[in-house]
Amino acid sequence: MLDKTYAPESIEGRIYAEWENSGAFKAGSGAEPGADSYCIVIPPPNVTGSLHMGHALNNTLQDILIRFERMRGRDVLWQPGTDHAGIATQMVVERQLTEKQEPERREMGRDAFIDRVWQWKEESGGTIINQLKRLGASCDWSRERFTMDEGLSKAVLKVFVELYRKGLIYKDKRLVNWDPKFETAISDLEVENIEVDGHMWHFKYPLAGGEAYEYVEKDEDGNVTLRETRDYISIATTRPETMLGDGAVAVHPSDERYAPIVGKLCEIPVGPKEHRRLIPIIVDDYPDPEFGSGAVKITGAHDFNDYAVARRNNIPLYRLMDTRAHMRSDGEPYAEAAAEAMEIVRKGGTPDVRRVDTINLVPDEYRGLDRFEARKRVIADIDAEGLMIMVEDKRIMQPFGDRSKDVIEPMLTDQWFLDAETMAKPAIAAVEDGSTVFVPKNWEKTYFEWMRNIQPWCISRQLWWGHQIPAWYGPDDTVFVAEDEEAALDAAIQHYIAEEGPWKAWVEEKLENFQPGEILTRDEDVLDTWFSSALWPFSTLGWPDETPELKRYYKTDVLVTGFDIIFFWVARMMMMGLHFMHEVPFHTVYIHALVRDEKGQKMSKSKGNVMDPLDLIDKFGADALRFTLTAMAAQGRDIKLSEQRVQGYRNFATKLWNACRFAEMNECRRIADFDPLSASHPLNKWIIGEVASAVGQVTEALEAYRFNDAAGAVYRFIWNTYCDWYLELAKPILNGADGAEKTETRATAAFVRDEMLKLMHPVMPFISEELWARVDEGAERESLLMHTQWPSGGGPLIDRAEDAKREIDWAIDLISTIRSVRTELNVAPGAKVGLVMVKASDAAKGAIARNEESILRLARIDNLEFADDVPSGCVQAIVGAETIALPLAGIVDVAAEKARLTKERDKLEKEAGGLAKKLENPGFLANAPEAVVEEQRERLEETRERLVKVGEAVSRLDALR
RNA sequence: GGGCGGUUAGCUCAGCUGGUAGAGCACUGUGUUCACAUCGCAGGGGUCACUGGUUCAAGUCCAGUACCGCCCA
Repeated sequence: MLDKTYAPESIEGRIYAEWENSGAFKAGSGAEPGADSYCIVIPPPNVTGSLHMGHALNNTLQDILIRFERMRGRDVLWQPGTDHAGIATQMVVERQLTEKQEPERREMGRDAFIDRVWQWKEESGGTIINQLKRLGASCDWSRERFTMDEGLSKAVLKVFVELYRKGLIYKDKRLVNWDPKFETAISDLEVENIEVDGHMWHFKYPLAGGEAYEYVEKDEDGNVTLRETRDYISIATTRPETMLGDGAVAVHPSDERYAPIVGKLCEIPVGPKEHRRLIPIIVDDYPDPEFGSGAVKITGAHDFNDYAVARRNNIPLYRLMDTRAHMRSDGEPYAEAAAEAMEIVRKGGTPDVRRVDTINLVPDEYRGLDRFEARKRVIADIDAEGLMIMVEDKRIMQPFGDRSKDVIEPMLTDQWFLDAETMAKPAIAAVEDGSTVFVPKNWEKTYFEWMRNIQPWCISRQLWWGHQIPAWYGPDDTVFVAEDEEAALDAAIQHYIAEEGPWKAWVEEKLENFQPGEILTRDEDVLDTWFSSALWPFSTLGWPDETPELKRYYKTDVLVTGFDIIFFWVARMMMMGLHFMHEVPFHTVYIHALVRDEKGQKMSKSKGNVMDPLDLIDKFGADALRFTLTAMAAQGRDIKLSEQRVQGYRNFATKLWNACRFAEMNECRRIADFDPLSASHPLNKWIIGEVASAVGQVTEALEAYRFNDAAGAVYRFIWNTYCDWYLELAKPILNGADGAEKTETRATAAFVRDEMLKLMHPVMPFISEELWARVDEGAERESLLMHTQWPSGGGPLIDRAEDAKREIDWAIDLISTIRSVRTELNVAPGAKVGLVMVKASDAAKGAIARNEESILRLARIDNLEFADDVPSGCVQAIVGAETIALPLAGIVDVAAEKARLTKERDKLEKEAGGLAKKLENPGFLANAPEAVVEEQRERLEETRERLVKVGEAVSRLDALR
């Protein structure tokens, strides 16, 4: 016997263990012979991570699809795993070392440090996996993968080497986002641009040699508003410390104010007076004449916009900072560096990038300073010289590292890049031609937008934790890319020895008494974590080996993810999948909402508004959390989650539990070969038709990824149909004498209950599995619910129930109407009253005859009569086309009844008026489909009939007085 | 500045291909007759942001306005 309330905490762990131990999650488990495959690869969570609400939603939806398709007999694989999260993991372990006051990473050395990371991974890396299990995720854990696994690492090597050979990976010196805290490059996507309070400083850049010009400003109509003689150009900047690296000042070609001085030189107003650098004033389309002074300083090595301008105009790129974003202290003294820079300006042409990078233009007194300290000093020095025009307070967008929270510095460094533009082309085409579709479709725009403007992807990271780049450098820095050192060395030998060259002898000598590592040194950098994640849909299936799984499950079916990750996963998986597998990695990308707090704020630790899914699971059960997320997962909207909502669905679980308990108490046991088509009692025919139609709704909704509709259909059926009406209407039969009717009703109740549990299972797996096992005491189930065949529903059951539906719907209407009247007229809840059916139709008579006991019970009627007229002293109501009368004389408050009827009459009149008006409209009659016109006619007729009856009731009431 | 989305009951949200509005929670009244008070029954509550257009008919399509949010510069 089931307990009175459902206690999720007491069953979830046990049920999950049963599933797992029985191998129920394994690939292909429960599949029908010859079934098509269905595969989802989990978007790999960070190994350092713990389950947040976004994961809970993401994995609930995946689990629903997986369980649904598994029940439909498909050969299902949900491929789980984690990624190694380069920066995040390295950060965690480094912090640990500091806390334990152990030697830091560099002291410890690379190999020892990596050992420590692995140690950490073994100990704590399983956190999120265990949390996914608590959520109920039915992944094939026996196939769990990690991006640093041997197999996946092999895939990474192969991909890198192959793309390098095709020229799709290359090394270059380019401007990248530099994280000064972690001292590594990061990708655009790891940068958060945040608006902060800042300042805009306006400085004078004096013209070379004290030259002056007429500076004229005009208003929109061309009237002169300002005219003065200037010997400077006004430059505004939010980052004065970067002035030291300016290579030019740019103005828009159409800007008449500066036309007189274009081509001349101006002076950077900072640094020792005697070595002031002069830079050219150039024209470029980039400066916005409306913004600031209209003139922009160009610091190509520290700003992305400037970088583009500098490249277009051959402006040298002067790097000012070191890896920690301190002002450089290397190279020649400032006087010599400045002179060299001047020489470049004087000579013109394209300066050598590498040569320029060695020039340190930081004045001696600023060298080694932190960049923000340097800024203060620069401002103070310029101000002291009287060259500061003004400083304004301004909100500025500042880039921050999403992990380090440090201000990101655009920095000119040597990095490895992937030619994303080329790789993106097939990936764009695949979405254009529908090989992969987005659901909802509008996300395709975001995808296209990003893919069509894609930048080279910087794939190298200056970290230790990750896949070390398979590139080795020879004595002259020639690079050899190969899958291992041996192959690289072969290539190097070919290169240095097979052909005459300056290093031939040196290499030959080294080879004589060969010491590993003496000829080649390996690139120290590792690859971006996303590089390996991009291979996930095929590397987890065994690639580059030709495994059966790879053949069977690639391409996978659907990727489920949040929109914020379209760039990270979707785009990159598409590029790599198409390139190496020649087929898209998935045919559908389902983009779900972001989970926010109840006020609509993005959840974040700093705001303190984080809701922990595990807390909610502890409190209400995993099923309740899952149902909540599912019910709210409408396409195209964010989820604002409130705890009350979860509580509501916990109550729903209890409701289901108790319905099953009731069925159990009434010995509703399933009958082995019960044929739903054989049911004969209208109530049973009706509920069988209803559940069949619920099956249809849920199936259709899940097929269309309309998760909220599926949840809604399940909810409505279980609560509002099965519990509220079927069980209530069935009670007299179940409590009545034994017989064919009772037997059939018991069997039907059990049958429908089982169908419900199946429908419920993808969304609420724990409670449904538990009930499935326990509800039919003594009768062993053939299989776990999760492996039970999804119900087929189907038309015949619905068609067959047509008459029964009409009848039961009417009976429900009758009961509801009587209940309403009773309440409105303040009839005591416990009191029983009489019911008179006036001029009852045969259908009504039959309906009552077949459901009499139920109707009397639920409407609290003690005496039923049939009559040709409304007896005096009766309150009258209309149910469908039938008139009913309740002999309430003496009980009834006449005024209240009058009010009730008047209200109803007003409502009906309004409705009839609207319908009549519509039907009088010739346009409507001419243009509307016939079925619609007919429907409106019928409605009008019905409404008028009811109106007549209500009118009669009112006059009867008046006569009563 | 570019792109996307939102504005429907007190709150959180549904409403697919146009036919005069729904759910959950909250609220009001009421009820413990043997599944369930994590419950039952009944009820109140919305000029579907605004303006214009298309249409016989618009919450639903189109354009514009206002406000809000997100992404990218």
